[in-house]
Amino acid sequence: MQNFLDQLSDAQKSATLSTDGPTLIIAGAGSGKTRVLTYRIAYLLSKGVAPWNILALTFTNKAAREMKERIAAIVGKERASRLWMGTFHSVFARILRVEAEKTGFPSNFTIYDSADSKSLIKSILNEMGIKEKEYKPATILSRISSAKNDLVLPVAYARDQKRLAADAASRVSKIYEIYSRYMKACVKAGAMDFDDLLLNTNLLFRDYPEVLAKYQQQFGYILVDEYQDTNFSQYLIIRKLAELHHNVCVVGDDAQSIYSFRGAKIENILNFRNDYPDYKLFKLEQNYRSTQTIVNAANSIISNNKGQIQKVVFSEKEKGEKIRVFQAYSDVEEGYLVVNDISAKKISDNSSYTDYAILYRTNAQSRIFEEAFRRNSIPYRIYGGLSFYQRKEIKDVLAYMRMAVNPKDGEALKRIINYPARGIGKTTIDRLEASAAHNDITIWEVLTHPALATIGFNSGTVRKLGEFTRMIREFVAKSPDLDAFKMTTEIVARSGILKELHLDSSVEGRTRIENVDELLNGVREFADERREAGEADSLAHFLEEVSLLTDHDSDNDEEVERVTLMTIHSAKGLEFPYVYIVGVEEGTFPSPMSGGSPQSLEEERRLFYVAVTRAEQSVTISYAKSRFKNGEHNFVNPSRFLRDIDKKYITTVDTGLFAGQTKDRWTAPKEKPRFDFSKLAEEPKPRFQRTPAPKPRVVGELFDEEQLSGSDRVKLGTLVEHERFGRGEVIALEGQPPNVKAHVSFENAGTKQLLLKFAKLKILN
DNA sequence: CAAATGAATCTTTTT
DNA sequence: GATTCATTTG
Repeated sequence: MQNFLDQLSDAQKSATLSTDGPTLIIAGAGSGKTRVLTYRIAYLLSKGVAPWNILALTFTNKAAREMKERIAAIVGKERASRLWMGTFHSVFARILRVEAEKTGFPSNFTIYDSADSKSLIKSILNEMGIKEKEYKPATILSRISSAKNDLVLPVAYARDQKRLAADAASRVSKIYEIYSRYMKACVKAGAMDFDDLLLNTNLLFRDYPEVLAKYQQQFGYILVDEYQDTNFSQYLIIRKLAELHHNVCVVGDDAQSIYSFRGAKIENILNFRNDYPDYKLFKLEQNYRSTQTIVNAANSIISNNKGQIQKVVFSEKEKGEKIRVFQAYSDVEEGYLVVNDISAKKISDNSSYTDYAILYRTNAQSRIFEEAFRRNSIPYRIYGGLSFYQRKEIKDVLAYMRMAVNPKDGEALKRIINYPARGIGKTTIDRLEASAAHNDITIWEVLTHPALATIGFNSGTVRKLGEFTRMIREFVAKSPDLDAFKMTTEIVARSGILKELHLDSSVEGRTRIENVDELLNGVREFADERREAGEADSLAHFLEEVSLLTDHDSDNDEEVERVTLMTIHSAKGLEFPYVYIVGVEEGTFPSPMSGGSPQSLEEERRLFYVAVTRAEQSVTISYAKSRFKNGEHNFVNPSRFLRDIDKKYITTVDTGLFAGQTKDRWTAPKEKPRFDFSKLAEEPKPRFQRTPAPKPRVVGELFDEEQLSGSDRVKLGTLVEHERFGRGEVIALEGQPPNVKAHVSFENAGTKQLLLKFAKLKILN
């Protein structure tokens, strides 16, 4: 048990063994920080520290679980399981449930995800008579979130000149009132959103010093991973908890701070020295993950940023191959280039699909790769985007479960009051909501109020509402006694969800049923495990566990070899032998939404740094010259970040399928056209100059999609000319007047065969 | 009241 | 393209 320390380098070892006092570990990418954290905890345990005296906070459930497993391997499962280890949100949700009576929330409070939050904001806007067009729920939510993360409560918000000025500037000056109503509504519904979990923990510690003291004493050792991504709210929780013992160890890398949109303050890590002047600093600078080329290239990228902690990340691995840069003509071609390259490389390097990851800036980019993989019959797995728990059918079932546990949960109620359809329409719901708002109670309280019938619903509606209420009441009554699985089965059957799902025999309907089955299996597993461990197995406990899970946490089918597709954000902390960074274009990466300020540009650059440093052996970067976005094709330029990489580490691969044939047919004007007032009336100059296309020629055939595979497939026409390759491109049909065009999608580049989505065939003009 | 169709709008990243 | 909103129709 002691010799686990032999597996560490000198730098790692000293960081691991220095357990007492404030410790800052600056850990470069791939420097084995998880390893240090793991061994540090194992070492503490081996010194006799009780596991429940150790608080270890991570950013994802997956990171927590993996670390727990590693520790369990060293010190045994039993002791590892008693560690307080998890995400900020899950750990403090747990504490808030225990201390519920002091918080003004029930211990079975619901956790609202951002969809719930947005929906609640919508009803508040409605109530206030504000149009959604003027106040976009997403914007409001992000402002409220930012206030909460800075611990600015509604009252303080109303006095906060900076925030008010910012709101006034974007013409949303009523935000503080929405914020205030939103908080009240959450209390009424017995629900907290993600930020509330942290905010209420802070309030709890502020208002109940004895509670704070209890946890201060308990957590003799505190460890925080990814410290550069903590926000003020999280920072303050840590500072308070660490006040007594001062044994706080934070690990992070300022170069990988990529969550400022979530309120993360890079200053937290930079200011650690001010909070704990007696701190010890350790730097882990050797990268054990990547080749020298990758590390050096990454360094050359990040050196373009100004504010950062000085450190020299280096690698002693082999030099490795250069970063390859692919240029594709279109986004679709990019998909094929990358997918073809992966399948070729898999054979030449005798590697597994699990060794490959495609990383992109936005989730929307995954689609094109998904299609390319499907058509090449290559297994893949997409993380993020619509996670399992965000699918409609799953959210529906979960809403019933939430109602069974906490019927005051207004968002859950609105979701299911008429699903499956039971004749309760919009008008009825609006009236219920109005009555609830008028009497300052929840919809559930309106429904269960004896005077319900007197509001003026007709007898049919009253009966329907009564049936619904009775059903939920039954669930509520049964839920504490039955285990989660029995309860869920009952809900699915009794609510009519099962029946509703089986009505739809389409492919999508089939998947929905499968998804619900999967959920049921999950609940069964949960209940079984809990029962075996002699722990609580009710629905309330299942929800508690599940409401903070993300897609990353449900990868149960590890046995299948798959290529991984995810955003760069979700790739943080992970590593892959072969990494493809795609869509490296202006307008995509850096994201235009980031506003272009120097700070946000630096953050985008750090994101690029994170992407490159995920790779062990090879990095491939690709960009397309045209991309389909927001319903239209656009010509785009390579990202400025490509110029940030020192040229000696990259090599441009001219591997375009149509190299020399279709490339560079569109060129931007050489000079910026000078603004000429005399030409105001004239047509604006085209932004791109077109080189005449080669003469029309047959490049493919069009088939009805349904019959594509059969021998009797119907030929619909011949594709004679394309303006560009890409999905939804506009083509001319042979034998038709030139203004008759059709949408097609690009099927198989190799044989130049094109698939026409017949259903989508539209004659333009 | 519900389903179906059509038009309009919007698009980062996530616990 | 995808989702949401508004209108029409049964």
